[in-house]
Amino acid sequence: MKDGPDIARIASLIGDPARANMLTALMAGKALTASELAQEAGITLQTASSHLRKLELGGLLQPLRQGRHKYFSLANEEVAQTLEALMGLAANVGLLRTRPGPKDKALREARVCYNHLAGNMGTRLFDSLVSRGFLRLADDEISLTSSGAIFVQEFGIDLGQLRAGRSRLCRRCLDWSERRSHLAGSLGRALFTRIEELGWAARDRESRVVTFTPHGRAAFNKLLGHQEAI
Amino acid sequence: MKDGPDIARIASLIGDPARANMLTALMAGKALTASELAQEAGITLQTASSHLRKLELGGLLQPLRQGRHKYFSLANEEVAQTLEALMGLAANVGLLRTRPGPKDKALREARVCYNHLAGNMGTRLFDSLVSRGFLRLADDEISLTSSGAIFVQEFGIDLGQLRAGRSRLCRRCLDWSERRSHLAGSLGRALFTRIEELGWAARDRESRVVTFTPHGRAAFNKLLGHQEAI
DNA sequence: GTGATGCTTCGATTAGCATCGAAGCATGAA
DNA sequence: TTCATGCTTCGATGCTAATCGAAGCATCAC
Repeated sequence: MKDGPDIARIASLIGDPARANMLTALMAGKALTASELAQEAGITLQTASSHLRKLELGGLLQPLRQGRHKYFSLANEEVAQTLEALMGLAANVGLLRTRPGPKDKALREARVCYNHLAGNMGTRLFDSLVSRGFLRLADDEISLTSSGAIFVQEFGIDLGQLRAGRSRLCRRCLDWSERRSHLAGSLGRALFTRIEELGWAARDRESRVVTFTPHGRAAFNKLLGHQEAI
Repeated sequence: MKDGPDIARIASLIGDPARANMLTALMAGKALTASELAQEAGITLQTASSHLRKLELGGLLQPLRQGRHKYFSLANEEVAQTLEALMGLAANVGLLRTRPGPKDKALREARVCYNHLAGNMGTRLFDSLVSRGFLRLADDEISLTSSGAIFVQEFGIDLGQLRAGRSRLCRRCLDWSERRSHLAGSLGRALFTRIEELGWAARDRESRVVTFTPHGRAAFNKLLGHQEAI
């Protein structure tokens, strides 16, 4: 009864609506200031400050002071993955906060998840990389094969720089809407950044929705090696 | 801000200490009655009843009436996996409920996780099955290869019966102490049941700890194809 | 039937915590 | 320096929810 980690503490941290809203907002991957998070959660700055303090002490957020601003982001990918798992459960029970509307459909199609691509487009990307032998799966470790390295560099990604960073290159992240994996890790982030650079897709300003241009969608499909019928 | 699933509702369900204790107790995989869960959580039966109602409505528990008893178990494996993810986060931040003692060490070595084997022994089993080509990993789908099927049946498992059941044969489950996958799904449960049948290991009565006999440990290692030095 | 056991419902109490106004304290701009 | 902006701390308020006693309602044993 009293062995094992104390899940109640962190679950109750996530369990407050205001804090949950902040965390959800941070799932987009951008660091946000205390004021922005307060607005996101619909509370005053004082209240937000108190919440942020708790989240920080609980190890869920990583703060960064810059002048008189204080930026917050999720502490690490494990936090993001746990939040996705909770979203999966919530979606399962039908606890969607809004009626499934156009926004919801767009979210399921493509969204940003801690700076990498999620939703249908995300899992399709992952599947394609695996089936073409660019990613190898062994236990939880995902690794980039040599042919995968070539593919990625031809797509315009500086692999050396990624490998020099201290965060893991490849990770899997369970997608709550698709219920399968998509690619996370620094490579996942780099791929999505490159897709943005190429102008194939753009993030919505106020949500996690990612919108592909018609051309971008076609190019993306071609990249995956699919015959395309728009 | 208000798109996506409502994680606050379920997180707050898990976030109450009494409910978290009940859920943790149910991670052992056995169905428990309301009274047993009340005792597990250290609260009266009335209070427990109210909590259990909420967990049931929230889709986290699956009730089963039997006469004047009401048995509860976790609703599905997704719930168990989310709880493991939360345990991982909690352990990360150092939120262990007790000082790491002998019990904790035993938990990390081998424990039961929703009726399958977890901890160091669990991940070693998984690794061995994968590296010997008995399990194939493709995206999130894990499948048993034909050589794997032979291996499993030689171990004394009725594969036909498992396949007839409606729950998935193979699943991965992220281990909070090892931070890697072990095998879940009906096959994972069957393997552990068989290990119990053979007398290789036994569950602790009051915790999730699994204790291997010296002979059982040796046999287990031999099963994994390891040279054994006790 | 009677009594015992297991669970649920009701009602009252209590404690914890989210909330915000007001004041304090930095940082940056003029 | 003076003022504005962004965040934190303090204190008071109010609401929510956990808790348990007591009563109610099934089920089982006899």
